[in-house]
Amino acid sequence: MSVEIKISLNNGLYLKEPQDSKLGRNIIKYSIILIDEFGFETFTFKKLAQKINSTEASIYRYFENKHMLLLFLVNWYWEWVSYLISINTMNVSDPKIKLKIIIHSFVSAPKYNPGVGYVNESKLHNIVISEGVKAYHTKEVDEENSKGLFASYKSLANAVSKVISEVNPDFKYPFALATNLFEMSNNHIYFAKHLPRLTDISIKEDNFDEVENMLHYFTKKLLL
Amino acid sequence: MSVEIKISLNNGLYLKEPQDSKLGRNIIKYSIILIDEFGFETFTFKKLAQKINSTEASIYRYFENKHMLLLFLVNWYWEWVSYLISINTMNVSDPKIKLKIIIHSFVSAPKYNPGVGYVNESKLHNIVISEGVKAYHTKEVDEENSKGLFASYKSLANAVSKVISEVNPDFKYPFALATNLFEMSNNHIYFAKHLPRLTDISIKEDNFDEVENMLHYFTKKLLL
DNA sequence: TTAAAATGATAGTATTACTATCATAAAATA
DNA sequence: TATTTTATGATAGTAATACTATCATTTTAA
Repeated sequence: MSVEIKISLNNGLYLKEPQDSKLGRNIIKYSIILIDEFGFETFTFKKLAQKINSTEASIYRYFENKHMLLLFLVNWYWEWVSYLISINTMNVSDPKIKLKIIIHSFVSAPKYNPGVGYVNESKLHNIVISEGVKAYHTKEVDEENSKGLFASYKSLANAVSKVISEVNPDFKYPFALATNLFEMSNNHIYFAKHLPRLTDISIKEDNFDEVENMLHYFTKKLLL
Repeated sequence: MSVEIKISLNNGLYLKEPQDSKLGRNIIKYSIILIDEFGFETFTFKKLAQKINSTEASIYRYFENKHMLLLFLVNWYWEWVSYLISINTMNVSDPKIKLKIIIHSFVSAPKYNPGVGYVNESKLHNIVISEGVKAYHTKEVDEENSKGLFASYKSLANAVSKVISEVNPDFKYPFALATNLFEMSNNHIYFAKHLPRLTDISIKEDNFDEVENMLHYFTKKLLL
């Protein structure tokens, strides 16, 4: 018996809930695989349709366009990290340990597979690292924001900021630090892989320990 | 008598140096205006050609595609910030003051117009904030990096990291902090404008003082 | 003054990002 | 089980995008 986790997301992200049908789950599964392999720019609904033996028209019944699909995937990731944090900090009272768990979740979320068969968490993590920022760097950001399409990121930032304030109630920028920890963990994994002169850390064989250590070092200095 | 500054960039960024001809400078000038106004995704060479009474074909003689044009603009910005930092820290010996000047340059670079008529620095700053990350989040990043197309960012990061190490030689991540200060200043201006729940600061009438104060607060805690 | 280089004008192609319509298959319900 | 609703597939079509090619004209340099 397996417990199926279904992450529920703002319904403005899709036209039809993709997690409720085989085709929808295939769209999620293979879009992750294709975007990870070829990048978001060269990814098209036509290629995805071919991959899953469906048609463009069918995919358009689920997502308005590929940007919305990316936003869906990124939101899924944000929700999933939030979920991991909440279950892993549930019985922890020391906020410093909570923050350690949070940082570990930012960096190593893909290791904890919640058993959602149609999501390859490791590839999704790669997408968030490589393409994630494109989800909110658009001219439609204000309109989409007003529809709640970034609620998952905000609620994640909010949860983390609370822990930061628990560690040090006098720290003046808990939200900024929360988002910065998330962005830094993604950015510096990317830099280490592609633009190593922009960072101090290195990554060998998908071992992200150095990123984690760096974030601990930063938070310790900032919050003590 | 005006001193014309020409910022020289890696020649892999363009097919023909745009700063050396009227048409080239028009391409730079009006691409900045159009990308700022409509965003990078909806920006096309056709629209730009119409705007400057030229043709798509002519623009393609200068830039391989719109991605290269964006990369050119972002490199121009990186070089310009480096230039501002170098002249403004020239006679400063205290590294702490140097770092203050650096942070001020990251946040308020558009205020110091070096007199390049075809570049609206304020709009270019907006582009770097809103679209800049797209310049290096592509599948071609490794290939482009090997051609030196990110050299300006690396050299900026390198210069800043040196000052960081001067302030505190024991700080373990000078490069990461250097890039993070730059990314944070752009990110949090963007957040304050579009996703305010992701940050603590606010911006009224293009006054970026709060961003600057935040970065000072962070660096002080990190480097003391 | 002539040759070379830059730009303009025009046309054309493959791909992208959709939308529309109708047929068929699968699922829900009576 | 029959029927009706819903989901998907098949196909076609359109406007825009991202180019490339060719030739004419203008501008600049030798």
